[in-house]
Amino acid sequence: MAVYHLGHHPNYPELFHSLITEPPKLLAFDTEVVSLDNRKLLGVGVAISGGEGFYVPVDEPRFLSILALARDSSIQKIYHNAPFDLRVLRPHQVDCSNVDDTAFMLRLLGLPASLDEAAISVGREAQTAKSLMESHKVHTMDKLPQSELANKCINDAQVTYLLYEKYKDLVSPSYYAMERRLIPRLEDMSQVGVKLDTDRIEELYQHYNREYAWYLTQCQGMGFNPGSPQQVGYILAERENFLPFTKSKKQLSTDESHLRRLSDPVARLVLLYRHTAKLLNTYIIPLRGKDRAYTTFHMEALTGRISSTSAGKGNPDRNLMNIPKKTDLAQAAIPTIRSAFLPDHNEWTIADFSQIELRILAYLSRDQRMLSIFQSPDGDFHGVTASEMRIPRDFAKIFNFAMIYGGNEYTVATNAGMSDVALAKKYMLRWMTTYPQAAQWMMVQKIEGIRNGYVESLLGRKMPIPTEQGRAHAEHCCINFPIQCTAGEIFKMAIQECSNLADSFRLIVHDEMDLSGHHQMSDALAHLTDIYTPVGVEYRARWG
DNA sequence: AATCATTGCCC
DNA sequence: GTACGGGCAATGATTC
Repeated sequence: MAVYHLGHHPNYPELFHSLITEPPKLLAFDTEVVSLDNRKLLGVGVAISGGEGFYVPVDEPRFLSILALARDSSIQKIYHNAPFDLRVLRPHQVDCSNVDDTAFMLRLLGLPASLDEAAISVGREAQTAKSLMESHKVHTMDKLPQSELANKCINDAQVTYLLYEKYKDLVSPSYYAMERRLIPRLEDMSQVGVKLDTDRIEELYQHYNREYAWYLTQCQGMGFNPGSPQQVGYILAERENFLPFTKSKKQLSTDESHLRRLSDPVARLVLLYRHTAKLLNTYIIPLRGKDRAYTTFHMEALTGRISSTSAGKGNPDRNLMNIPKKTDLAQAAIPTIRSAFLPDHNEWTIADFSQIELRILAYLSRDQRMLSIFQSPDGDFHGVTASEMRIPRDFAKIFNFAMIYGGNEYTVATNAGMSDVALAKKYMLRWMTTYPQAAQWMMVQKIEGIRNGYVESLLGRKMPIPTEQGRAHAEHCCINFPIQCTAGEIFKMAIQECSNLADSFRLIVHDEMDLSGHHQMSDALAHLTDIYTPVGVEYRARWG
């Protein structure tokens, strides 16, 4: 068992000793785990500079000395993708308040954030875990020769150190500071979790399990597995139902929108099965018998939005940003899954930025009519759009969102339940005359975004436009990215604005903050930027 | 065992 | 006949 060294220092035991006894103010860290699915910690690497560093396996006695460095809040610790490493290191109670993240820096400059790609910009090479495992013909990192693992880990930490030196002065200080301060907020929230109503989840389980078993038995009696789209397509075609082929032309489309149109009771049966299977397998069973629900919050999205993941298999974390709002349209008597999420105090404070994306579109495009609607304190944007366009409010809502996402007449027609595609197109043109500056902004976004290869948000985050998925997709990204990113920026500022309530934060869901207990939300949230972003606040005993 | 394909939940 | 942006994850089918 040993401490591994990578560098040119002639007397590395002495260097290690001085690292421990007189630690520098700035260190770069990297962790190694078994695999993405099994995030058992194998060891930690630390770089003192771009050229010197050490790796210590977890079972080496001196691992404690390395931990002491990671725990020391007076040391500035650089990670590449800090939320990942901090999740792995969570059981060791490392400090996450004085943490820098070089992946954040690269992302907000619009540069590739993967370490192997970024390494080139500092004249180094970093091998991906995948390629290293392939070259050694192993499937998990613990099967690598330990010296190989150590070298990779130290090298990654050194590259991280170099990336920090290179990019720290290139990023916008205020923007980067905002993201940096989120690291401990997200880690704290991930760690605390949300209280669950165990009894209610058990009730849900009993109810849906009975339904599920019944639907499954019926399908099996007919000789097919309702969980297999292939078999569902086959049996429905056999019963003389018409279904189109999927994109890949390999099987028939059996998604909800298609099956709903069929009058065949088997189609209905499959939909009922899928609904119960989804609720059970994805939400109810994983939470059954648990006192709390946990997640890991990330900031790796293209647009800088926060996302929620399970962070690998075999840990209790799960995505808490996609918990269903409704359980069953027909049976209102069945409680929702969200209602099993409880505050630790007597009630929830649920704060939600209302229609923030449309407000951002209005601001970015300076559309006069949109702005004037949003200026009035309780202006109903969808309602006004409806009357301006002389269409029902539900239609107006669909059009408004389709414009943000870059929808075309076909998708709009589908969403609105309109059979007349030409009419949908006519309404889209009417939307563009109703909000002419918004329409013009979208056009300019497309042209400039495609020409530059990237678009920018309100606060100046650069987002590369993806090219692999075709021109139409790229154009939609040119419109949607700045809107979605700016919404994320305002939301991240909001978390910061509420730092006095940090201990009460339990969940965040894109434009909603859920706090345990009764809290007054700051009026400043409506004016975090030049965009007026009012917040609706509700107090409830249960979530959802 | 890994990857693709399909489906579906959230904003 | 016609691609609506961003996430995460479960399942089955296919491939290695």
